[in-house]
Parts: sequence; C-alpha cells; structure tokens
Amino acid sequence: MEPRIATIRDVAARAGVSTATVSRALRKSDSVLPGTRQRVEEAAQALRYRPSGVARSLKLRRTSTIGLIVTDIENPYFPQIISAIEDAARERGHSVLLADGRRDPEREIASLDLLGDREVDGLIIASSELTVRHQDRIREVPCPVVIINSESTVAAVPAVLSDNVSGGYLAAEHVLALGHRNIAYLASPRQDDRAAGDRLIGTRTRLQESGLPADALRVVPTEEGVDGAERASRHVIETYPDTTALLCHNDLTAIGAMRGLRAAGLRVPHDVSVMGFDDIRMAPYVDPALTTIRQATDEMARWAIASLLARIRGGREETAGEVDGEPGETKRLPVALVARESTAQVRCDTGPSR
Amino acid sequence: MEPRIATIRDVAARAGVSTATVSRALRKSDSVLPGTRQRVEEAAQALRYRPSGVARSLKLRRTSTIGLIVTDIENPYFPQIISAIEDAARERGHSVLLADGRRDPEREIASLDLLGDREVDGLIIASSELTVRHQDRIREVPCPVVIINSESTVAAVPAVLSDNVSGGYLAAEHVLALGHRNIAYLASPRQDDRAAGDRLIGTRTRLQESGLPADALRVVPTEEGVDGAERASRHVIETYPDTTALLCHNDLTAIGAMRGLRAAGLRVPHDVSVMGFDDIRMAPYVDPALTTIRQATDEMARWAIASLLARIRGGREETAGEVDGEPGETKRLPVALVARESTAQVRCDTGPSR
DNA sequence: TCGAAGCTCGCAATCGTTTACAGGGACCGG
DNA sequence: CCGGTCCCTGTAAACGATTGCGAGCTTCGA
Repeated sequence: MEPRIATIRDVAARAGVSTATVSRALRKSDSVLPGTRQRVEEAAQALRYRPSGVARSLKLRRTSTIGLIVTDIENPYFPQIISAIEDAARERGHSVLLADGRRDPEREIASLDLLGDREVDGLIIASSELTVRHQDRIREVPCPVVIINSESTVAAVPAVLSDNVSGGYLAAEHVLALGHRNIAYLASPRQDDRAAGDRLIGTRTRLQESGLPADALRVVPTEEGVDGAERASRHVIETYPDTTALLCHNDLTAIGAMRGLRAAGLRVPHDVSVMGFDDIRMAPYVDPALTTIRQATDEMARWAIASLLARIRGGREETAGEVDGEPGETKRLPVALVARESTAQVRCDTGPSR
Repeated sequence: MEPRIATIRDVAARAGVSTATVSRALRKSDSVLPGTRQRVEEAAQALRYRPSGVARSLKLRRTSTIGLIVTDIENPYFPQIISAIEDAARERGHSVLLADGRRDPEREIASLDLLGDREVDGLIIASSELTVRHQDRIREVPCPVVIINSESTVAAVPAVLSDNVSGGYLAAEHVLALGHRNIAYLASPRQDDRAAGDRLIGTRTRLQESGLPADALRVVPTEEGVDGAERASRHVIETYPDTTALLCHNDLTAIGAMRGLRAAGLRVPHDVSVMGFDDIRMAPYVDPALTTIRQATDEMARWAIASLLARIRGGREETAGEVDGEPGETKRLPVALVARESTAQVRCDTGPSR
C-alpha cells in the first residue's frame, strides 16, 4: 500500500552516483565497479526502489506485454490456451493483457484497438471465426500478430491451428470402424467458424471414401450454447430416428447432445454414439466419458508465443529449434483421436428403441 | 502491421499548431476553437495517429490497467470471474493484466511483484488460499488491492467473497431435508483453503443443530483434481459403505465424486446424493445435473472492480450506490441452493446395493 | 616522463504525452 | 482611446528511465 515513491534519481543521490550509473548497475552486465554496484544496490534496497516499467517502456519502445484476444473465455477450451500462453509468455519475461470477446465479433474487433492503444509488443488472436472485418483491422494493428485457430488470411500474419480436416476425418473413421452408417453431424451455429467447417469437410471426405452417398451425413445446425446443442440433438433424432452416431463440432456441443439424447430416452453409447472435438479438460469426466479429437493446445500456445517473440525481436536470434519451419504462414498441428466411453460398436439387431 | 510512426508532434506540424493544442483537441472537453479542433482531427486522421498509451501513462502516473491474479484458470469457476471482471473493467476504461497461479502459491506471490512492476493501477486477487506470505507481500504492493474469495486479513485491503458458511449450512439442510443422515464431506486438499473450511463449518453447524452427534459427518480429504476426487469418493464408500449423501467442497470435486461412485456401481442420486459448490457453468450439464450452491460471481466481480476503482480515483466521487457499505473490510455475498438432479430423497428400504 | 589505451562514470538528450503558465488577440465598457 | 476580461494557443517543464559520447583517471610500455 505504500505509494511508489523512490525514483532512479533518489537512488542515484543516495548512492552518490549519477542516474546513468544506477541504471547500469541495476541491469547488471555493464561495466560498473563492484564497489559502486554494491553501493547502488544498497541504496536501491534501502529506498525500496522499483524501476518504473512505464518509463522503461517509453524509452525502450517496448512494453514486454502481449495482448491475447479470445472468443469466449467461458468455453473451457480457451482457458487451456490462455494458461499455456500466459505460462510461455511469462517464461520469456512477458505479461499478458487479456481481452474476452464474449462470443461477440464486434467486441473482438474493438479489442484490437484497445490492445493496440496499450502498445502491446505482440498480439495473439485465438478465434475460429475471423470475419473480413477482423482481417481488415488486423492489418492495421501496429505490432506483430499471430492467429490461433484460424487460417492465416492476412499477409505476414502467421497462424497456428489444429488440422481440423484430419480431425473430422478421424472422427468419421472411428464411428465407421464401429459399424455406424447412419451418422449425423451437429454443426456450429456460427457461419464464420472455419474450424468447425473444416471438421465437417474432413468427416464428409471420409464418408465418401467409404462409398457412402454424398447425402449420407445428416448435418444439423445447432443453436448457441450447451442448451442449443441439447435441443439440436433432439431435433436430430426426431428427424432421423435411425441415427446411431452423432458427431459434434466441439465438446461442449457433444455434452449438450448427450443430455438431449438422454432426455429422449436414448442411451449413450448403447443407442447412439457421440463424439466431440477439442478434448477439453472436462471431457474425461462427463458421463459417459467423451470420445473426442484432441487438440495440441499447449503446443499451439508455445508455437504462437515463439513465433510472436521471434518477430518482436526482429526475426533474428534463436528462432531456430523453437519454431520449426519459418513462422511464415499457416502451421497445422496434428490431432489425435481419444477413444473413451461415448462411442461403441453399433448394435446390429434393431434400431434405437424409440 | 505498419509500424507506429506518427507522434503528436507530427500531427501538430501538419495541423499547424502546437502539441499542446493537439492534446487538448483530441481529448475533447477543453477549450479549443472548433476550426482548430477540426484541423487537428483531420491531421490525426490523415497520419493515422494513435496516441501512445505508454507516454500517457508516464505523464499521468496511471496505466488504466488492473492486474488480476487467479489461483487456477483451468478451474471453470475462475473463467467466470475473469470474464465478469474483464467486462466491468473494460466498461470503466481499464484493461486486465492476467496472471495465472497454476495452483502454485509461490507463483501467485511472484505474480504480485510482476504486476506491481507493470505499475497496474489496482490489483485483484482471486484466491481462496492466502498464506501469511501472501499477506506480507500484499502489504507491499504499491497500489490498491481487492481480494476475491478470501477474508480480508490485511488492513486497508477490502475483500469480497461468498458467504461460505451459509453455503455449507444450506447444503447440509438440503440433504437433511431429503432424509439423509449418513453424510460424508469431501474436503479440499489444500490446508489454507479458507473458503472450503468455512463451507465445512457451515455444514457441521447445521448437522449439530439437527441433533446429530459431532462426529456424524465423515470428513474425507481429497487429492488434487477431478481424479483425486474420484479416488476420494471410492475411499468414502469403502470406509463408510452406508453413506447416502456426499457433500463436496466444490463442483469439480463433485463431478469427480460422481464418477467414482458410478465406477463403484453406485447410482447418483438413487444410491447416493451428491452436492457440489460454486455452480460452475457446467454444473447443469453433467449427468445427473449437479445440485449445488451458487455463488454470485458476477456481483463479486462488479463489487471488486467498483471498490478498486473507487480507491484508485482517490476514494471520492461516485462511490455511492455502486459499493454499498464502505469498501473497508470483508463483504460477504449471499449464496443460493440450486437443486437439480444429483440429490434425491434417501431410500428407506435398504442400504446401497454394494 | 609521457602518450596511448582501457575503464568507469557523468552529462545530457531522448522516448511521447500532458499541463501550468503566460502571451496575445478580440471585445467590451467607460 | 485605454484598461480589463476572456478565450485560445504556444512555450517549456515535467513524468522516469536508457544510452551515446566523452571526460577523467589508472595503468602500462617505451
């Protein structure tokens, strides 16, 4: 609670040196006589001196802060990302300014300006739905930007995301292998959700490869939130009562879907198999434990930070090893199927009891 | 991507005025001739001028940034808090610097310094386990601090938290009303978790009021995480097979407990009723939907921000109405029972099937 | 004994704003 | 016609650090 009071000048005065010397002594690795350094350190200690980060930033033209914009912090997928980013950033001496989009694209865009005005050294946007308006504004951000979860559509802005197409493909393959043929897909409520779109593409591809007709997949739009998914899943079984596998564009949706199915008297996975996407921390803990596609969130975060910091430092020094492949455009990380309890062999005898 | 380039001086030159006038014109509400203002605005526009927040902060001795330290962002309880805080802060023109403790008290403490050096205007600590070491360091933070989720133990540092004792009391009352008498409690793995401690106290109080012996409540320690809770719940039913109600110190624990019970062949709520605490967003969506105690997270966040900003602005002006009661010490917010599906009337016939 | 070299350290400019103070017109009343 | 008010705007000094440049002192070799 005691107010910040001592400045570098006070320390200089007390140590009987100039502010220049204090500065040099305190950030080590600069030629200062050991005796002098000690006097300075003692003075700083005595005065409880803490250098002003703001003044430092002004002079150095760098804030050691990175901005992080997420689409929706309440979707458990994002806290994982945030956590990984904050950790990686902190390791490298950076802090994180957080902006939550609250599922509102306009708010996301506004955040760009907000963080820009704060003069963050770099900006990470974790969003699967970048509109054209986003892109226009991203171009104007006065610092390096990295996108998580979307393709890079803006020149010189690298992006890292999961290989969603493969994920969708894997999901389809999994239920196919379990013998399912009547498969439905709960799509994202949001048009611009490229990630969800890619997943659907992957799923479709796999189904076609297996010789199923193009319209075999019943794609059903979902409303926002877990409740929306719940309603959507009921809609699915009313419209297509013979559905035995339900693929969902993310885990939250899958959780809602399972509720909906259960409410309709169907058992998961006995009557209907359900798959999610993301592998959120909660996925193993719902009942039945959710079969899903795991995204490498930690690696995404590390890649994003490494790529960002490399460009902040001017692109040179120690880029190698950290960032494999030049941080140029879109980096696609592999995903993995995590089979748990919500999917099972299709029952051959009859259709679902309903 | 284009580098920040135009400074106030450039704008001044282009508009043919001094930097002082530019400054005045741009932050409105200062006497500038309309014509001049317009020329300045046009110049700023043309040069794509964005004032430097850093320089501004240096001069104004205020960063319009607040620090937020959370214990564990991956516990879904915290994103709710973060979201509410970020929103409230943004409304009042402040940004949020986030630091995640990752369940590590040392890291939390280190964050105090980190954010302090960033010269945040205020600091919010959302943690239910403040150690003495925390408190010592909090005293040295050079800005106003508000605590969420713990009592205020440091002078001049207000705190806002849920009335955990009442919460524990309500929980006990609920299961008592359902006829349960053999009640177990899954305690927090962490000693310093005052919130969990208070909940336990409330529960004990209610049980004693109902005339049960002091040792009626079977308190079982839990290990970290959902898995820990899963193991703990199995431990409970092995040690006390006649348990019919299981109270958990938070929702995540309850979710784990339900898994553990199910794995042991027990049905929730048929054989055992389970209650959580927090009412995280996921609570209604697990199966069975979790009966729990709801915390008023939004209100906590609003109160914290209001209290903080009031003290940042020097304690005066428009404190009234927002913060009821002086932002002096500990503010306790009421909690509410949310009865869902995980609790039910005790079965009178036999003990659990196991 | 002197010059060059090598250190350490101080001077002062600088980063980009804000704002107290003062200067200078315009306008008004006497 | 003059002095006093008001406005508007410019001058310049902060805010608190970093750092290029050069001054002074030591040390050393010739």
